[in-house]
Order: sequence, then structure tokens, then C-alpha cells
Amino acid sequence: MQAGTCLWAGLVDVYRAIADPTRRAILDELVDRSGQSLFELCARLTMKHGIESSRQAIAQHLDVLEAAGLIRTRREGRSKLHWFEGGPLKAIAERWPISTDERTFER
Amino acid sequence: MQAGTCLWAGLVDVYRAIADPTRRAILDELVDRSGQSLFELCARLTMKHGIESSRQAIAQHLDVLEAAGLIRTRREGRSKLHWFEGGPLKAIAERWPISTDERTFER
DNA sequence: TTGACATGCAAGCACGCGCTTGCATATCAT
DNA sequence: ATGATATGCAAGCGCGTGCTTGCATGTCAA
Repeated sequence: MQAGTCLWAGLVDVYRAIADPTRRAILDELVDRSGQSLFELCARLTMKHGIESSRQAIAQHLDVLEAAGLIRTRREGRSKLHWFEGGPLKAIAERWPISTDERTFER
Repeated sequence: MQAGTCLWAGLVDVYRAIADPTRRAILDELVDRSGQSLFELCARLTMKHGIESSRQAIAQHLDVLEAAGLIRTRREGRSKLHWFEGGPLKAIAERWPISTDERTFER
């Protein structure tokens, strides 16, 4: 996915990115603690979220999230650190009316 | 999907429901005009959104959206009318911080 | 009742997605 | 230099997903 299916990297919309529960947990983790590396994420996802995905699987999820603009990255030595980026989520929050008006059930 | 894969109907989360572009267009349409029937939706999706999915395909999408709690339905004669329901979207809007603070990129 | 209209149900299929496996590259300590 | 650490790249696989096809059920007008 990092390469075999690396045709995306632009055709990855935010909606599909957050469709996967593991990717949502990654976002939760990065909000809780910024600038984690891949190894840190793997460890804490296993500890706190009960996720047992492999390192490669997590790396692929990170690629999808980055392609969707939901995380920013920066190399630091031999590690790659990751930051949460909430900007793209605005589109979702503003697209449909959230509040439920009872009158909407009438014609 | 309406039956063959009708094991869901509860294990359909909101995130997966809005992952499909056709389903998002359906929500847009129902927000724009409440209480549409399946036929109305098919027609207007083709007209305004350039979607050429079959009636059965749209019906299956509606099942997914209803299972996710994103639409409510009501039978009216031989038609089944559909209403948008924004409640489940709250979970998404409130889960992660939307506003992008530049300091988040620092450790 | 009969036919037309609107939706429901079921089975099968092609493709994408997430995962694994295996190896390659890059950086740091000794 | 050498090994250890951390990540990158590529190919392949199983399964879920969305779609199609075909028919059944239900509702209304004549």
C-alpha cells in the first residue's frame, strides 16, 4: 500500500481515511500525545486501544492519513514523527446540519 | 446487501456510512429536500449529482444510511419516504479538535 | 380483479481494501 | 566498519463492499 497501491496520495478523501477504526484510534492517540514515532504509536495502540496490528499495517494507515491531510510528519534522526492536523475535518462538520430539528420529520 | 449481507443493521458505524460518495450525495439531497421517495432520489441524484446508480443500488445505500441512524423513514402508501437525521454526526464533529493550532507542530 | 407502479429480497460477481511477508534503505552507537 | 535500530518499498492474498440480475411482495387506479 505504501507503494503497490501508491497511486492514491491525492485521491484519498477524508471520509475514507476515517472510515477505518484503526486509523481513528491513531488520530485519537496523536491528539493525546503529539509527535509520536511509528514505534511509539504501535506500542501505545496496543496498550491503550487493544490494537495488535503489525508495524507495516500501522505505517500504511499513517500513509493514508497523511495523504488525506489529517496528519503532518517530520523526520527526526532515524525516526519519523507524526502530528495531528484537524483542518480537513472542517469539511465534514460543516457539510450537513448537525442539530436535529423535530420539524424535519414533517413535510 | 439488503438481505444477503443483512447481518449488519447495527454494526454499521457512521464513519463507514459516509465513506461512500454516493451515500454522501444522498444525504446532501435529503438535506436539500426532505421526505423524498426512492424514485425521487434516483431521479434527482442523476440530474443534480451525475450519479447513474441503479434503483437497487440506491436502495442498498439507503439501508446502510438507515442502519447508521443517518436517515429516518416512513411508509406513505406505496412509497417509502426518507428524512435526514444529523444526530450521529455529532460524534464525529466532537471527537477530534477541528481548529488547527500552529503550536501543535512543535513538541 | 387486473394491470401498473413502487419497493423488498436474494444470490452472485468484480474490485478495492487492509493485511502479511520479505527485503531494502537510512541513521545512530560502539 | 559493524551491528542494531527505525523506517521504506513491493508483491501477493483473503475478505468485505458495492453493484448487477432476477424475481417477489405490496399498493393503488381502472
